[in-house]
Amino acid sequence: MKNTLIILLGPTGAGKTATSLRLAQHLSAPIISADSRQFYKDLPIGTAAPTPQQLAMAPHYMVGILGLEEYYSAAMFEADVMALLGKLFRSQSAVILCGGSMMYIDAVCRGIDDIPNISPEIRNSLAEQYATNGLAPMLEELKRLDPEHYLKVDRQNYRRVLHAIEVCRQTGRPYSSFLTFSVKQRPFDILKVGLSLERDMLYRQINARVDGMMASGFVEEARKVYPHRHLNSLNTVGYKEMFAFFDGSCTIDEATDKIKRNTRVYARKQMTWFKRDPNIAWFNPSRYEDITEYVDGKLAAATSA
RNA sequence: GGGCAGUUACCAGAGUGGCCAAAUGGGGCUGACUGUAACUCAGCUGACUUACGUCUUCGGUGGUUCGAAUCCAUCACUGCCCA
Repeated sequence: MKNTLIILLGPTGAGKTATSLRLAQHLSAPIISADSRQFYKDLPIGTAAPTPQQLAMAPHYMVGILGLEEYYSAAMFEADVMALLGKLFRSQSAVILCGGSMMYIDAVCRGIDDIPNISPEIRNSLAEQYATNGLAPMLEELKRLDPEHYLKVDRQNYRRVLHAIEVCRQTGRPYSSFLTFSVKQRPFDILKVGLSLERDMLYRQINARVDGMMASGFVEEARKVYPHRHLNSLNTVGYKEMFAFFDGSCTIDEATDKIKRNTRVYARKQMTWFKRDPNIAWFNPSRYEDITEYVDGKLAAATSA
């Protein structure tokens, strides 16, 4: 009998949390979050993290485990989740991975190449150089250090360019030499369940959710973390717009509208990513029975196999 | 009632005789993305067309001109100021 990791994914606002709880209770399965912002413990409202009541309904992992200043990455997520699954599958045959962070999900499902973490010194000095000199010298450096990757990268995307350079600088090897794109075999089955909605319905839910956040103290939450605004963990939809409001550059209503809009944009980007994955079985979250029927069927097949 | 300013694509807003289907920003759409990824980046966004291109636009109407979003007249509407 083979263990199964059920991946519950979909755009933000589609209803993953509610569905995950029902499914977890139905299967007596624990839930691992695959939401790269719900990992941070100081952002419960803005990231729509499961509430204490919801957390009590099933064992949860990876929710609220990080301080805002902590570094984390898709590769670390892969390692952490694989270790966690090793333990959980001793007593469970099904575990739910629930979230919308595309790259993190892929890191668990397919693996991610082994690239050393970048030291803060190298990262910071590179960021400084970029800030003062711009992208052009960076591209020159990349061309020199890793001509192969230079041809492939999106040269207008400074994040990608900088990351390649920092790997080169730190390791003394071309960034591209680390990339194999090989797909790791997992010792368990993976079942991808996607939640999707008609677009206008999804947009309505997103708007309602943002209004709900505002009503439940999001302004206070954002204000508390405002002093740390430069942290990557706060380079996040919702907080960014609030910070602009705190700066006085817009009204609270404008900030709220902007949050709604940017959340919708994020949801679209998630769908763009998910769409190219043919292994996702898509469901409307309102048809919960279809989901359990599908999952139960697959689990039964895995058990008898 | 008088004076001034204005009316441009979904919105805001440039353009003031040909290089204008019309800058730029926002919004919308599509997409890329193997490590800070809720990040970052790209393309498209009047209509028809695969495309070359063709056609219809810059408040309405009528003019001037080889040629108008751009000049003139007039009408309508909007804003500000004076009564």
